Amino acid sequence: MTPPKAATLHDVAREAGVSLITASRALSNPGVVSAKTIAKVQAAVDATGYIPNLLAGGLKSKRSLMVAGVVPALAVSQFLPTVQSLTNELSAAGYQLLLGQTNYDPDVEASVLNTMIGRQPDGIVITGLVQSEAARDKLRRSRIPVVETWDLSDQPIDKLVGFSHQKVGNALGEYFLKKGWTHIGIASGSDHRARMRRDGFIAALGREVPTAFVSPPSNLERGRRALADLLALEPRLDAVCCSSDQLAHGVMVEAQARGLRIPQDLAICGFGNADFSAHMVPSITTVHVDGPDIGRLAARLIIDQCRGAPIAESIIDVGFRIVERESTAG
Amino acid sequence: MTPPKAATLHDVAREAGVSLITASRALSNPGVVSAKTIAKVQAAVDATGYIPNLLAGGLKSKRSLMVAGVVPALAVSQFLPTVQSLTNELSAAGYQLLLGQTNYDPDVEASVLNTMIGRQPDGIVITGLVQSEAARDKLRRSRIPVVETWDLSDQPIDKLVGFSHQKVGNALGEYFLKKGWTHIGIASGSDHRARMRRDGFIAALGREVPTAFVSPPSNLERGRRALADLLALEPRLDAVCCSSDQLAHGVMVEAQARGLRIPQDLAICGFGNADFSAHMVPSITTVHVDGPDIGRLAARLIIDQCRGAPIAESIIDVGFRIVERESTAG
DNA sequence: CTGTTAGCGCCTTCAC
DNA sequence: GTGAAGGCGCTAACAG
Repeated sequence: MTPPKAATLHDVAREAGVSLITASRALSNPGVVSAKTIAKVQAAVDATGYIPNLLAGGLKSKRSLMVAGVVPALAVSQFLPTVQSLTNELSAAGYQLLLGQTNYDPDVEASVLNTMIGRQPDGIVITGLVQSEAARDKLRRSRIPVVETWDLSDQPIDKLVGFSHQKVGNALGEYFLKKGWTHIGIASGSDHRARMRRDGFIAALGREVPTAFVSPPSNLERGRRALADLLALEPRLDAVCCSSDQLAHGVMVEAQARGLRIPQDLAICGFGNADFSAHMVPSITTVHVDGPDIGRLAARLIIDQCRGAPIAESIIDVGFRIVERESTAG
Repeated sequence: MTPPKAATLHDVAREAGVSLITASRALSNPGVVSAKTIAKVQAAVDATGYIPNLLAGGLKSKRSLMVAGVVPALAVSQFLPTVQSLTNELSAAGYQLLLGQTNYDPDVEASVLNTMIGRQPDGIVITGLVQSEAARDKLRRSRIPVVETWDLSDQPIDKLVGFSHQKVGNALGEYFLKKGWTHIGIASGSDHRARMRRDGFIAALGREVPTAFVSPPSNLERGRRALADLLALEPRLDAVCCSSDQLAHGVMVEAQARGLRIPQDLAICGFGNADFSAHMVPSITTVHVDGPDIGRLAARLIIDQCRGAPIAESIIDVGFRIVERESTAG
């Protein structure tokens, strides 16, 4: 009963008694075909179980209806809302997401991007700025719309949706200064963006700060360990700035396990405004960034360009804001 | 300086002074080409910045080197390790992952699968069992290898890597019985798999259990709310079985906020063995499932089939195990 | 509104 | 070991 081969547009056209191109138009450009013909073609599609071969269509039309998305690692929960909204936004416009992971390795990143380009996506969305000059050059020469995200630069490859990690660090540093804590520590991821925030923080404070660096993934366990390390460096520690809410959570658990009161004995601040942070006891002060919006804007930039719509601005700073909660209150 | 058009294999062949097909073979089947020719072609590739068009290759060769992955929602952290290892495993074998989200909607699922089939992936990996019979039929007729995951069935569409949620529920029910708790509650996601676990749990207990259903996403906030609801139903509550560690975390926070001691006043059990669960205070009892392994096995099933390797078994039960920790100890 | 023609860029099949 | 045709399935471009 199952047909030996999948139906092609050719079969549909024959079944409907029209030419190949008419069948094609009935499906992908119904405006220019008579209603009666469309009905015939539609009936033939149902009868044959036809599913269009998007590979072939893409080859000819130069529109693959795919967008490549590249993240360091999917498990970096920070980027998840961005990828999720990116996928949904693309999907609504008929695009599919091709996913790549770099595992924070520049060589892997270059090779992933290379393969991605070969698939002729209609756009490429990258988390962070592409580091290697060779890869940047290849991307530019590919003429594929590129959106770098979650960071800021005056010289993106093409377009950019992000914010300044330096400024986040500055803002946090000033906040910590204002609070008057005297023995501050940092629990920081080892990736480029976390280091940028740390640099900004230190610049605002105007002095070095004891730091526990954490290799990815930043999670609760490593947060606990980071606080242990910081307390070994500085027993009088009274505030910790963490590069993610997951780390902050770990610092909080470790602090409570040691009988420290939060924020009286130890103030804690995170980054990313994870879904749990507002609902912990005590709730966690953090930096809010609109992840879903980054994904949405990146999708729009690409879709608009593909449709020939004018692009208002190609560098979008979505900003950020410090959300003060109980873990640093008072 | 930038070339007006991307280089094609044609350009490479001309540059290298060989025929088109020789250039093609030098790149994709070097075994049958002389070393000298390969070197010439390689030089031409570097000179032109050639990147193979995988769309065109896939059209002719019937191997797109893409695998489709379908999840309910990316933010369901349960599946993340699976998707991450799936992506890495595929990537190592030269495959790319095409991502789709169903948002737990059967209609969206059907339409996403349809589009996926149209892209001619070499395999499709789906989280959960495909519900709609129409979609199952289309998948079968597409002749694309399909792997359903994170569930069990004797009649998968094609292949399957998962475990029995019914049995997880049974095992948890028996564990709760053995512990002798008398006023048990359930905080459960509303999705199909969470309901299956709940059914198994109730079957093992042999009586109905007060339940707070939680619509997706299951997170800390909804866990807190779930405990509040359960306590309203049953003030003498002494144990809660949760359908995820995120919910369990929320139940724990809410319990502690109400001055309940864990596990003395309230025992808590989760599901999924999230990365934080082992390191909380108290640590959270949970059910461990090897998510990365599911992704790895699914990738292997597809890659092996594509390479014509014999498939040992097409239904793999990866099992599970209850991990007892402090939140139910004593 | 519909049809004919000519490829998209590459790989399979066959020859040499 | 290398090369010359032909076509994968579809859609732009131009006719009618």
